[in-house]
Amino acid sequence: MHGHGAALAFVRWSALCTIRSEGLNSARAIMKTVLSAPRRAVRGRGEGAEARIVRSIGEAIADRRLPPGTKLAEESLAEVFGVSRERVRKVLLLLAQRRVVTLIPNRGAFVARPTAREAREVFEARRVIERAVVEALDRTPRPLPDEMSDKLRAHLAREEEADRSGDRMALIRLSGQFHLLLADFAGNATLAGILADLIDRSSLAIAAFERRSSHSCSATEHRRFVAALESGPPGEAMRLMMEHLDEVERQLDLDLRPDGAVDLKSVFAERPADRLADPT
Amino acid sequence: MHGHGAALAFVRWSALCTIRSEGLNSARAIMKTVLSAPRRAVRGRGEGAEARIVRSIGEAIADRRLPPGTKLAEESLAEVFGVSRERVRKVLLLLAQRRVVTLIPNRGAFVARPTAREAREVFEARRVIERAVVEALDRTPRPLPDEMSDKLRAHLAREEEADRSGDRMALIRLSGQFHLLLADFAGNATLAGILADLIDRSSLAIAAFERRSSHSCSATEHRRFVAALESGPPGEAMRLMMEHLDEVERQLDLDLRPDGAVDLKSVFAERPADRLADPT
DNA sequence: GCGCCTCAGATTGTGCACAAAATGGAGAAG
DNA sequence: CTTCTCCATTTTGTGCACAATCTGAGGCGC
Repeated sequence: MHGHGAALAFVRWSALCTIRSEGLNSARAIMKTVLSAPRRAVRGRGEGAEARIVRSIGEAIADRRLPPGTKLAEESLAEVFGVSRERVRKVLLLLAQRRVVTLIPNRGAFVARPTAREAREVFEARRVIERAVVEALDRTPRPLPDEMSDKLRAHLAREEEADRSGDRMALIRLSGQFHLLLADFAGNATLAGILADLIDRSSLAIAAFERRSSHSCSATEHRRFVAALESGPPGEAMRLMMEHLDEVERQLDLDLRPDGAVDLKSVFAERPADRLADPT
Repeated sequence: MHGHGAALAFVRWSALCTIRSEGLNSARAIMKTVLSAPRRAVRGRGEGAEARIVRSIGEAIADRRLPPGTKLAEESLAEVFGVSRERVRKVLLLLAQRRVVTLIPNRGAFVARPTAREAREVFEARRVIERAVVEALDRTPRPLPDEMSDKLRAHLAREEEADRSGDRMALIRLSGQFHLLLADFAGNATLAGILADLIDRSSLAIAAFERRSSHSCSATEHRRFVAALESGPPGEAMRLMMEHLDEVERQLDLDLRPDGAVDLKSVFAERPADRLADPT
């Protein structure tokens, strides 16, 4: 969640922190702004503080350090990040807007607990967008540009390193970053931004519905995909990507309710057999 | 913008205003909540005030009553809507997150002024998502369910009524609502929510880049699409939808800068000929 | 014992006041 | 006449205090 590389994460923040130098209409003001650039060295304050906190909380949620349903108390967060409570409040509002956090009036903020339906919808939406991404990538002439190829290889290397060293959190983060990297290559920042949100929500869905057992290796599937993209037959990369997304979704147990949200009524619903066995 | 029908607009708000009755764990509290339901009769206050203001401003932007670049002063808005400045502040933050409004630190909020690139990206993203929507619709067995068919016809009637009576603002709003209605039928609320945002941003792009002349009738194209969906050959509906989106985008002049953002340097850049003519 | 009510403590929500910064105009220098 | 500087005003940003609400425990009546 966030933290899919600083450059990529920035995409989402440009909406909030748009600073147009064209907006400052006097040379004096520009000078002032430029000169005061290195101000705000104090951690926990300044312009970028909110972005930092959003990223921080986002990563914690994606890494499962903050599982779905966790209460996010304003005072605690304010203390942890060394900022005022209002700032935390603003951050929580932003995270809620992105459906990573659920705000309940007068009760506070909680790490979102997606429903099974929502989880399915998020994966469906990802398939829709990533299909377009791969189509765009497939249209670029082979061999792929060096920059693209290099970045992909470098990324795969990092994924495999994380896999070997058993760093599960890093692997999760890198896995999301891989898909975002592809979207970035496709050249549509708007679509990439939308996908970034969906990837965050996928992480949440996985956290909520992951099966205790199985976990196939994303790194392997990613490597196969890159190989197909670079020199596979037409359509092969697309097939692999769609299979990959299906595979990730298939590893979820979407019939099980997320933790703690079991519906007591349905669990203890009287079945016909119960009625017959009733001693009255 | 918003106001694509109350039911549809609600989709986006559920993120912020999620109230789970399951969260209230005592019968007493539930009673209290239920009994105090009709409280807050005062306009401009209460739980839904922010949703109302967001919708209101959103509609104004989509209807072009607030053209791109318009300053949205906090105090003025607070006065207009009869709420405190902080509430307006929160609303502006939400609109900024959706890229309908641009926040410039220490300068305030402005109706967003999309770049040509962003406009192109938004339309591309719409094509990606709406392609998936139409694919889903195309998979439903013909004839279409009565409910769907009825709603589509009713909507077309309203569009044509607006067209006949020359109510341009209503036509714009209905046009966006049509696409949202289709997304709704496709059954993926997540995708529909994303599309809702993209439609809002399309309105903004149109406001910024619309050519003075031409304006083909969306109502006609929508009617043709519905006809193809109901009883056209396979793929015909998809073709019409893609053409429709292309047509809307083609009516924009994406080579022209949006109002007031002309780059003086490039306008008055000295060309080689100027240098030769220089009297020095 | 069970359920309900009440009340203290903790947490969230909101208005207000003040600080920080930009705007626009008047005035002086070139 | 233009351009730079300074200052008053307006507008935005932020912390703080208090109000509203929820939580959980204890006491009371049934």
